[in-house]
Amino acid sequence: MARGRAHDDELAAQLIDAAGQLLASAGPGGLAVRRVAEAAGTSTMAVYTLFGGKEGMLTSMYEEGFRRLGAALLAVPVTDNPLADLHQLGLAYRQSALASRHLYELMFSHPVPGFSPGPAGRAAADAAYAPMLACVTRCIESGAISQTDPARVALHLWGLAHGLVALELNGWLPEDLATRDALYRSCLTMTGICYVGRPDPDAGSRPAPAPDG
Amino acid sequence: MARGRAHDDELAAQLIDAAGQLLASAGPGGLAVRRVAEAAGTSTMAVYTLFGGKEGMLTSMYEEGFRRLGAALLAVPVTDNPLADLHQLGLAYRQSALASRHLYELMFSHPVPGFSPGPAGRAAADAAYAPMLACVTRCIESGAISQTDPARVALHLWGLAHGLVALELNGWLPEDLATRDALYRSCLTMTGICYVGRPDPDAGSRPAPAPDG
DNA sequence: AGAGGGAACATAACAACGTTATGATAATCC
DNA sequence: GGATTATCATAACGTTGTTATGTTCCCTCT
Repeated sequence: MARGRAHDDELAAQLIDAAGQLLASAGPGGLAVRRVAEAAGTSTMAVYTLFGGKEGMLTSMYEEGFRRLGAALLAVPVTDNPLADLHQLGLAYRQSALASRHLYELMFSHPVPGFSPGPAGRAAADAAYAPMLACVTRCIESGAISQTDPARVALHLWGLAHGLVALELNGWLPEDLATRDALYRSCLTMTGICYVGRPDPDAGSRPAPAPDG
Repeated sequence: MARGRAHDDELAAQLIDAAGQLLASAGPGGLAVRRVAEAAGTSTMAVYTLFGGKEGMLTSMYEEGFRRLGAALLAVPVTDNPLADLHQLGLAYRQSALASRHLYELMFSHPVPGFSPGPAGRAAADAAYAPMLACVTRCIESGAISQTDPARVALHLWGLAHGLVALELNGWLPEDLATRDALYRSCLTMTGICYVGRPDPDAGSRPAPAPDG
């Protein structure tokens, strides 16, 4: 049977690129399918044949966002000081989020009413999250921080980083960038401090951390 | 000059009530002006005369959200153990957010494209935030935690609480509620721990904390 | 090589949205 | 009590995401 014209990957790339620029310039409200198609030099139907609709296009942008975040975290060099590496990961997390803030909001906020990504997005997130988890594990293995469930510590750090970044992106933090910078650093430092040489408060009341689960 | 029919406060209350229910049931995407008006037994124009448009209606809901959050934090009893009070404030924060999650998203996320609240919303937020800041101040004054800028510590806690809550509301945390509960508690505890008897890492490199600024 | 088929894209229309005229109504001031 | 003025119902406008319809191109089979 005839297979017809193949998926135009180049056009797809142009579309999500145009969508990204439009998202950055006009915000989520200005991200209209017509405008995206127009900016890419095609018609709205391309969005539907290539992505299945606006939601599919958003999912692609969502995955692109996690690719960027994952690349930013992966770019943090691994030294023999895992605690310092963890701090750098935290800083890289914020930098990546601020650099493409609209994609970050698309990933962790709900800027578009009907949009919620499927399991594919979750997989992309896990991949981006991996360096964080690995670094915490290295911290524990090297004895830099006390014996605890790495996933819990990583989640603690993630929660703090995401919370501060989300507050910053929504304008809740001081206007001065340097002040926000120092604020973020000190919170990160303090949270790191609370794990060095401290016993796990949950030790004993929690099943043993499953290394492979 | 004749003043015409006065503002119908009861209808306004019915409208934001209906809007709240619709937001909870149909999510931000289903929050249409027509449906809100229909649910309140009026026409779309009431939204425009009473609130000036959808954005004004959202601002009212936004303020309602902060009223609830502020009430939840204010309901936490003040004991002679400010550190425990701080923990309770953290728990109350999450409980309030989970109880009216759509309002919380309206407050701290961007579920509706064009909506961003004005200075009135900021004032409501400050009022809700006050108990948190006061409790941190009590912690410092009583010597429960080391001498630091109260605003910075409060912001640290806020960032953590907001981050974890935001991750939870977006489905990034474990599915089991009890697990999420324990996770949140332990993160809160650890963050509290890192301030007891620790020197401020910024001490000396930062201007003296302005108590009235 | 040339006919057939199927997918990709262009055009145009649809339903629903926020918003804005326009008119009727009811309450207030002189 | 009449004039005025803001409130609300009705209906229309522009824009949104989406879908029907047609055209075009590429791939496959003979």
